[in-house]
Amino acid sequence: MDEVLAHFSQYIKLSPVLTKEIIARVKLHTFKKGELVHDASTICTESFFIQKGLLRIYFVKDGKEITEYFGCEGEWSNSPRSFMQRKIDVYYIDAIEETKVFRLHVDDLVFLFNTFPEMDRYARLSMGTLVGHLLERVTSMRFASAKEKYDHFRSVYHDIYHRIPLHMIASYLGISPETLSRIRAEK
Amino acid sequence: MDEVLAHFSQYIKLSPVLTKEIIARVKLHTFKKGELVHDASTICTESFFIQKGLLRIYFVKDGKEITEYFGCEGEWSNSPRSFMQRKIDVYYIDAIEETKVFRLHVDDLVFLFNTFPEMDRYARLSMGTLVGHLLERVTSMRFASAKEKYDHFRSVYHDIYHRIPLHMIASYLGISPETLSRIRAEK
DNA sequence: CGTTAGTTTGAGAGGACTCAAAGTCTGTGG
DNA sequence: CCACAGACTTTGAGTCCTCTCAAACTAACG
Repeated sequence: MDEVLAHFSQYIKLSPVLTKEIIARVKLHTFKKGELVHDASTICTESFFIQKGLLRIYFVKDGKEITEYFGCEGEWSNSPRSFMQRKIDVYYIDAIEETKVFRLHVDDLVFLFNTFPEMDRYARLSMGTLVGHLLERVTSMRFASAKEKYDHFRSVYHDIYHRIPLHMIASYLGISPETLSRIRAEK
Repeated sequence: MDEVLAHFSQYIKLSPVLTKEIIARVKLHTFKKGELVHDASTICTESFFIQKGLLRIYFVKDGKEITEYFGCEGEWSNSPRSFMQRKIDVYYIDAIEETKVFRLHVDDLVFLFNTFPEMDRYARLSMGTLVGHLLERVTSMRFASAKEKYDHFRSVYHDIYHRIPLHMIASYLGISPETLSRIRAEK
């Protein structure tokens, strides 16, 4: 449970009451490698904080699985629009490797938001870092060659990129698996 | 001043005190067409809420101006990392056309955050929509052809795209101005 | 140990880029 | 009010990167 609390502590000071409520509402769970964590045909009512492992958030386009992003240790993963707005969205989530998560139901999160004003501050600050990542990703997508995109990816995910299958990285970067294979070959 | 208050009201209920404090801290200003709103060599200490007009947030790469995003009516514009973290960043801002803005100093914003807990909620909710836009942009950048990018751009910015010079749109989409010109020609 | 998913390698096609030059628009000064 | 300079857009030609299609190879899992 320490990891979740440490995560919140990065942004706000956790009062004993809030700490207790978080602990009471967050549940440990383990997904096996390849197991489906969230099905796009349902509303995503839970958010998953990854304690150990890797998740993949992806959608299907023209019969192919396109990775939207990778869920890493120490971060929350969910189907964003589905989770926030309680509606169906296109994203599936599965486990790239065996993954231990803390799951938090959206109702519990809403309770925390409504009961503890400091939770809004937590959300504001943590979303700030997320926005930063997204801005950087947009920039790196626009003018970079396939090789530059891959180099950028390795620098951002340098401690986990070797645990991710090639074709998932390729679709994340928006390049074909063949091209990525060739880029890797010439080094 | 109505536009700013209406903007906040989209997300939170404005108490009379908060309303008064916002009004007291926000200042109207007009930028002429082409005028520099923010210089990348300085720290961005103000955020600009656009009442009427259009801003361009851009950076310079290899001697070329690359548009990062367009500031539209009813939205805040600033150099995000510079404004949030009070450090130098690469972005310039200028006015695409004559633009009326409400300017808010970062110190005043911090005061509002520290004094009114509901401001954290406002930030959380408004950043949620921003994250949604960014996610959609990342998706549309990855697999779209130049034409598809432009079509997507027109659908998102359909009420303002005709007010923006071609070369700014091209750099925003990450395509060359020549290519964009050819896309427009064949219709 | 076989079947299937994933990766590599090859060949050919096409979209978008760059460089270059001509054409058009805009606003400023005579 | 017109003329001209500079900025922006259009058009053309040639090149290259990345894609697609195909087939061989390799790894993983039951």
